[in-house]
Amino acid sequence: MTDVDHVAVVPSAPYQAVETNRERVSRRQVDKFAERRAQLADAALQTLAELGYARTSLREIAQNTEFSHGVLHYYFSDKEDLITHCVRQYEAACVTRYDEIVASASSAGELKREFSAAMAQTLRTDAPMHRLWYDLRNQSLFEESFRADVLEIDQHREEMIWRVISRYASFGGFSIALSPGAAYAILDGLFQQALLHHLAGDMDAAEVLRANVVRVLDGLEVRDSR
Amino acid sequence: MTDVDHVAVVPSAPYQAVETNRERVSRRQVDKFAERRAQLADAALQTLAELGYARTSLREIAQNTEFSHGVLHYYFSDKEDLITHCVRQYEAACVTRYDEIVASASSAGELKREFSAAMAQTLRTDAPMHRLWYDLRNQSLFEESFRADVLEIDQHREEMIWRVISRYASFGGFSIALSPGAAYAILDGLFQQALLHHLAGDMDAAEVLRANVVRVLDGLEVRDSR
DNA sequence: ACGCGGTCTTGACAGTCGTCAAGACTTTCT
DNA sequence: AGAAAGTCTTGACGACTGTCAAGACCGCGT
Repeated sequence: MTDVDHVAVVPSAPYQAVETNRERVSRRQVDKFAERRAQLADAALQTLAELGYARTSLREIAQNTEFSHGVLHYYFSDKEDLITHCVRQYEAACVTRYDEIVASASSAGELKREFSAAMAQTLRTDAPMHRLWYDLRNQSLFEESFRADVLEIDQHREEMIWRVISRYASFGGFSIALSPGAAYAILDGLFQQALLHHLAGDMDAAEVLRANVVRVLDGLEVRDSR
Repeated sequence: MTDVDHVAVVPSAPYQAVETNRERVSRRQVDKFAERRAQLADAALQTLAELGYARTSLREIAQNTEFSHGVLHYYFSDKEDLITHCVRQYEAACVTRYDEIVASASSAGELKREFSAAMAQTLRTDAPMHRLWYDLRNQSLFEESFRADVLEIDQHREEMIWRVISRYASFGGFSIALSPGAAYAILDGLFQQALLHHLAGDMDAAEVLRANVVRVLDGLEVRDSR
């Protein structure tokens, strides 16, 4: 799969996949190729997180690297190809964020405390990257190109949240009245609002977020006593 | 105030506010001016809702009118000025959307039913305009220019939601455990998720949204029985 | 009927964008 | 060492953007 991408991107090296002699060599080259791709995609991610989708140009991205702007078309066929790659790279760093908390917590109260604190901490330290995520998700409301990737990442985020919530419920010995989708949408709404206020200079936004998450989790807990 | 704007925008007509003789005349002209401004801003809103902020140009907006692209700089000093005016115009149509339901409902159950149904209906009929709202709100995460207006509109939306929620609580005879901000963020998160799925072709998105809103309102109701 | 001021069109400007071809440089293989 | 393949730079292209000046058009008041 990586071979196919490589060949498709570099028409000056149209070697066939049937080559068995220099297999080791091309493998190494593919690794180098993929490595630089990731490096450039990372620089693109930083630029996008700083300027937003609407204002990020390929030249601007290249200025955040040690290379010139032309190199981007050597490693990516297209601007859309680059951004798609960025989105996928973002997912990897994002979608297992709270899993260690789930693994290490030993009670409902501890999970609630640590999860809400972790969300607040994420807001404080990763606000630019998350505003980019919301920006790209919004782009997918207008153009179809990113939509499949966005939906897939959103699904993974939902599952991540559900791992937290269902673990929390099993600790507390109750079931959840909300669907995984609804639980994710609620927490995501809280985070997005906190992000807006945080970036607008509200210093209390993270703490308010933490308190709201705790209150929502408390609300889930009560639901089962009907 | 409108006079000041008019003069600021049209340097070829720098008449003073001290004019008392043709007061009636200039008043009429100001009305015409404001009327056309609103008409152009409306066309801009339609274009923005269709293409999104990143892809909307002044020439594209003008093509949705009977005029040429130059007229936009006659009525608006600047692209930012135009979009700011669009945002304000959007607010007027949006921020009192559910107030008549609040006024006409006569029980908690009726309010819950009608409000959730109205949100689902909004999703079905006004999806493009709402994706624009989310787009512009996201832009304000990157550039400061719209931020004040966005925060103001968000505040008004929060108050609108709170009018629904507090009315619902007073009908049911209980208090609400969530702050107005949290309640708004939760419902907004649900709507945004539904919007994404709706625009991605999920025909059930509106119905799922309705059910989720009902479930959230039910959750609020239970909270007070602790 | 004439002139004037508000309204609108036209065409151009400087800048930026994504894209790509041509070639220079670097690394690797024989 | 020489050749070949991979990597990167440079500079240009056409298209598109926001902006604005010059002037045409039109309706109104006198």
